[in-house]
Amino acid sequence: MARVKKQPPMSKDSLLPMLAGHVLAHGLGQASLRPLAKAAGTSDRMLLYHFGTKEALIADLLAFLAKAYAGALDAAMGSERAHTRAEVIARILAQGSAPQMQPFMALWWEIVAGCTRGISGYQPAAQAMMDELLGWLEGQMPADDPDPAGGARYLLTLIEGTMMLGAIGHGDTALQGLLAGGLLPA
Amino acid sequence: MARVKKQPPMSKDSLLPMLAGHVLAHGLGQASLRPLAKAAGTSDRMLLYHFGTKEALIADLLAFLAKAYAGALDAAMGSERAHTRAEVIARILAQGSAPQMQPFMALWWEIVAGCTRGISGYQPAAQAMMDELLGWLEGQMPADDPDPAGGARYLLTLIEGTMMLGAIGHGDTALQGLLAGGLLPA
DNA sequence: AGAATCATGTAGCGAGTGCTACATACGCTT
DNA sequence: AAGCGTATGTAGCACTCGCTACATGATTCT
Repeated sequence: MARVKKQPPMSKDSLLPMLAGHVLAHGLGQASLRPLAKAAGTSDRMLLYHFGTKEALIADLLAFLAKAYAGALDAAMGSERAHTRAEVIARILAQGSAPQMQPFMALWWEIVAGCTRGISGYQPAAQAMMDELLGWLEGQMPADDPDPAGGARYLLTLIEGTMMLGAIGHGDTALQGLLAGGLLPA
Repeated sequence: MARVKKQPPMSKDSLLPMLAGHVLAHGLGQASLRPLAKAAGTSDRMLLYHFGTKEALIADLLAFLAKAYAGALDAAMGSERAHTRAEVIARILAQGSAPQMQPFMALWWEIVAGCTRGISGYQPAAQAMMDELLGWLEGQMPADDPDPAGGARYLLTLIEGTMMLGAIGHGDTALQGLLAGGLLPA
């Protein structure tokens, strides 16, 4: 008779990638146990068995996503430095508006919203992602930049403002602002 | 005998302020009909009677909040112009981080997140609020500014980036960036 | 072999969700 | 007075939510 296929026991580590995929596709707010379980090929019962609580699951998931984001940044990171601050901005905006980053951006704003509501686990994840991005930015600053650390923070602020304005359909406004600030080629 | 107090019939206009109060206090994501109704002194039944659908209620509510935000801006708007761009930023950051604006900021990021998820009614409200803020900024630009329109957009981008970084607990990073950009007094 | 632990399935609970059906007051027009 | 449209109360439906109780294979330890 046909033996039942013996699958290796699932674990947090094996579940998190699939959970992350579902959350990236469908959003954090609508993530409830049963759909998450279905996406991971299990039951809500098992998710709670492994993570203990939905809250803990989300916290673990956000931490995982932060690491995944860091990995994505590493992969997209060009090794050679830019020559001007405008070039740095152009690179990161191009990367941030790439189609494959879109789900990540959609998730990002939900994380920010969660931070302001004080939901546990959101702020550490958000800070980790921002630290990663800031680190990348510092590495990308032109070699002759007079103030790489401060400049990276300045650019980060502009970039995040641009992203937000883009998210609400005010992208043009941000680009005009960058232009007026001398950070885009006319 | 005691006559029953005859209250005037409720309407969208009389309900929206109370609904807005509840949403500002408790967030948009957790806003379900029964708590909303309780906050407005009615029943879920009546909310649906007046708004037709929860989705329509939220859309109306966001439009109302956009108008309320415009009113708050008008009220907080100093009539005299600033003298430098740094002064403009300082003013708006001071106003944006005031305690009474905090619930509004928390709501704001939920709205942004809703925009990226394409939920109907969010984007128009967000754009209306941003238009309002941009208009205020333009009016605040120094009289001798070489490019008030572009400058206002530049400052808006920086301000929103600063707000976002502040929301996730990276406020210092943004301030260092503004400093490096010459937009804060050293 | 027997016992204990791990991993998983089935079933359900109590609460909350948006929404609806039905009944019924009230005020207005005729 | 009769009828009618507006406004409101009560009750409920079908569903989803996070979570739990209970049972049972599978694995590992003694």
